[in-house]
Amino acid sequence: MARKTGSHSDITGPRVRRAALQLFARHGYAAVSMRQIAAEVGVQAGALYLYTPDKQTLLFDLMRDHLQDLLDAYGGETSAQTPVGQLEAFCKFHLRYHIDRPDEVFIAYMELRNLTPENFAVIEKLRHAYEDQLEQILERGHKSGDFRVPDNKLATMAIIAMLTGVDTWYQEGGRLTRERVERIYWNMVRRAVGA
Amino acid sequence: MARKTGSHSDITGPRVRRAALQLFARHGYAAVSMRQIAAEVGVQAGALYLYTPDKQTLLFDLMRDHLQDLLDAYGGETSAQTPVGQLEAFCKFHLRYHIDRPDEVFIAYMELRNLTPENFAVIEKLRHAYEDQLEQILERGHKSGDFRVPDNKLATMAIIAMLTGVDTWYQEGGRLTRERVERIYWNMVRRAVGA
DNA sequence: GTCTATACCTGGATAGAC
DNA sequence: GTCTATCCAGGTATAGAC
Repeated sequence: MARKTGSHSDITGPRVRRAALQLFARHGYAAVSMRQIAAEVGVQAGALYLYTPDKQTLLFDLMRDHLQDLLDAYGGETSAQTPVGQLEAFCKFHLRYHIDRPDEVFIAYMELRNLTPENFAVIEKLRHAYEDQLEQILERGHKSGDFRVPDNKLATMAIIAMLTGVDTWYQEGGRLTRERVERIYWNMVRRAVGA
Repeated sequence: MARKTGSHSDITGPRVRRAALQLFARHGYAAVSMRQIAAEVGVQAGALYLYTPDKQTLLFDLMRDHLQDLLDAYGGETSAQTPVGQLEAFCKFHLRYHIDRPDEVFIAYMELRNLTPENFAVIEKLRHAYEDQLEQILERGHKSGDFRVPDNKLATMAIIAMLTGVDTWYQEGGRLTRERVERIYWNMVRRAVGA
């Protein structure tokens, strides 16, 4: 992407998205004004429209990029052979990824209702693709006899909800280390599926 | 429905709260206008201020009433003697209660950031009081040797997140009956805590 | 108790100077 | 690329007629 000399767009663009991310996560999309975002970046409101056509697209891009990154990151990690190993890898990956990106996770879940129908459809497809990864692990474990779960779809939703909930309470440097958190959650999941 | 003249304050008040509940749940507090609420009720915007001093109080009352009802309803149900029985009762109560009130649950979780600091403190106290009920069950089961959980606080958050997640997917008349949903979740929780 | 009307503010977005 | 100025739609809340 060639730009004119003196252009700051390669710096300001990411800064706009970062400010929007933090403000949306803290106060909610509908409660945040373009003026607030501009103030956070240190530019005037009008300048934001050099980097996004409108506020809705700003939200959509944040959510889409987050979910795409999530899928890409998980895709690059699959190596375990057994269903139990794959489930353990999924759980620990999910926890790590979500602990590291609380703002992105929060927005991707909370702001679904503020998307236009077309944008919503795109995001839901990405979210579903990620959930399918877990469901397929559970199905493989079911067939192999490693897991004892009466309903794979319900278990998928239950496990993801349980793991994602880590963002509601975990604090870096708190009572529990990340490794301990990962191990405790994994043990609960492992037993929950009867492995 | 033809609206007659005369006093309706005893019926309009609840209708205002109900409309606000549904609209807040669907679109979010910040995205809903007093004019929309009024239109849903069938009155003019100005008339809303006969039933609430302002929009913030409307939100706060919805959240406080929901959490207070939750605590009261659970308090009236405790009868099981053993930790396992108490945990089963808690899980099934929680699922039933949350399946029946998806809008209230959604708001009580999603709109925390739109409360004033004073109101937030009140709501957080109520929420914490409910979480403590589960934590105490886990502690009793830990002492009695019925449960094998390495961290009661983490397990409390994990179980509540897992169960509350039912609202993100469950549909009345869908593939699974309520009884089946309750049983499957309960089995996952029971195994997760090593009972 | 509810209406109409309105005060007053802030929102998203654009135009044009520099 | 950013700023200032501005348009106009829509927000919360209030006043006063009925």
